[in-house]
Amino acid sequence: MAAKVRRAGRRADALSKERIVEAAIEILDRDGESALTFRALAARLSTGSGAIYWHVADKNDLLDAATDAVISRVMTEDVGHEAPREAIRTVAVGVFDAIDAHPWVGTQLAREPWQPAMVHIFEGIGAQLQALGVAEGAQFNSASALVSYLLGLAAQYAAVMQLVPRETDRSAFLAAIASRWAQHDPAKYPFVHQIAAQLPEHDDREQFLAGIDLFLAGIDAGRA
Amino acid sequence: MAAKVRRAGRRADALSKERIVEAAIEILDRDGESALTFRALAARLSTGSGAIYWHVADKNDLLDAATDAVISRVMTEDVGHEAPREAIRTVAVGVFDAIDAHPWVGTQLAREPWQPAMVHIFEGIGAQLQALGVAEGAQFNSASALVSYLLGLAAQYAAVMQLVPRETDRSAFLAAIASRWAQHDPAKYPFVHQIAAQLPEHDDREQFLAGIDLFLAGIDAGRA
DNA sequence: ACCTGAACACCGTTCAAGT
DNA sequence: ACCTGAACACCGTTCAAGT
Repeated sequence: MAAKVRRAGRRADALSKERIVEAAIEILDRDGESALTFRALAARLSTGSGAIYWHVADKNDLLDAATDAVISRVMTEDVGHEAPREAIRTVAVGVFDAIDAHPWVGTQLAREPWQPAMVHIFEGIGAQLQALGVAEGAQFNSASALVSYLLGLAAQYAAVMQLVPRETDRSAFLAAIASRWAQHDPAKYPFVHQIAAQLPEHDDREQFLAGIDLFLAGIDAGRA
Repeated sequence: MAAKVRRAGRRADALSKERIVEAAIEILDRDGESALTFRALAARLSTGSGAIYWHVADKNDLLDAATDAVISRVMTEDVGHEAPREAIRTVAVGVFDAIDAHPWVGTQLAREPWQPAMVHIFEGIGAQLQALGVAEGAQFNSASALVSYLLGLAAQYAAVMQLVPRETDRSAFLAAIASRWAQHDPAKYPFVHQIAAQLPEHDDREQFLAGIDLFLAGIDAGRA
């Protein structure tokens, strides 16, 4: 844990926070959250496990940096040419797709709301709310609600993805949950019964966008 | 890990899943998520750490059971006499307050969307959406959106609570985040700057309800 | 300044052995 | 049937020692 001074003439394969974060992302993507250990990371970088601590404060710092690397890439997409409503959907879908590609990002975003990646998400959503003409006093609440929704679904989606990575396993897994939910007393849990039937074949992405639209409709209603 | 057969004549202080879960909740509430270890639990119950595995499959099973115990208590509140809109707010606030009292519940709900506690939440929200007259085809999407929002905010709130338990520390903590957010370039992050100012003194519970109302307004708009 | 790798203080989980 | 507690296979993190 020390500030790193950058200088010219370093070896090409020298350790750096960027190289560590990059390696961490590869491990997380290929083998999941539980596979990211300092030992595995050190082995992959052909170094000692203690060396990593020179560039990274601790595991949390590493996960924050990895999450920020993924999210800031998404948030550099230019949405300036789109209408605010479409731009919000684009930003939201961008985050959704990033979590689809990197499930661990969903877990991490929900776990640390104050991390750097959140700044990008808040700015991306908030700027469009301003463009949409939401009253200044309502902007914080609206942005917060949208971001909470985004993260809540992200965390749940990531949790399922983490257990069953492939598309085919996924619907089988959801079918298993559905049949467990369907075992509850239909008299006491009529609604759970009803959605259990729809659970295995529902489209997550479509449902996600439906939620965004519900929000936008609510915001619209507030302005009228 | 075995089915437990209940019989009469057991000693009053005999181990049971209920007693284990109760002790786990007490540890989680008093000392936080990281304090719940099988060793600490065994010490508190004056038993061996291995004994717990006779009643509980693993740590995940224990956390699911603890979460379900807290949530099912909230969900037994009778909202039958309230109008659907008020009933939804009551249910949502009930979950919010439960997480306020037991921050670890927020973390756990977001981490395992298929756990038993979610069945109660879905039923509580869904039943009221039906009463509200939401079209059957839209009920799953609407309930899912509301639950996602609920869990997203819950996870974030729990994350902050977990770090700074007391009310006074909390606003100091938020002020620290706000000042970090305010250090970003105002030209590139105007919205983040704006909400940073509001962050320390905003009321989480009020903001939470504002988000629920946004949803309800969106649902209303969809029915018109 | 940066890297090494053994050592420390933990974990969850298992399992032979007890009652 | 239920409980004990040592043992196993891990963790994140530290730190004296190297270059």
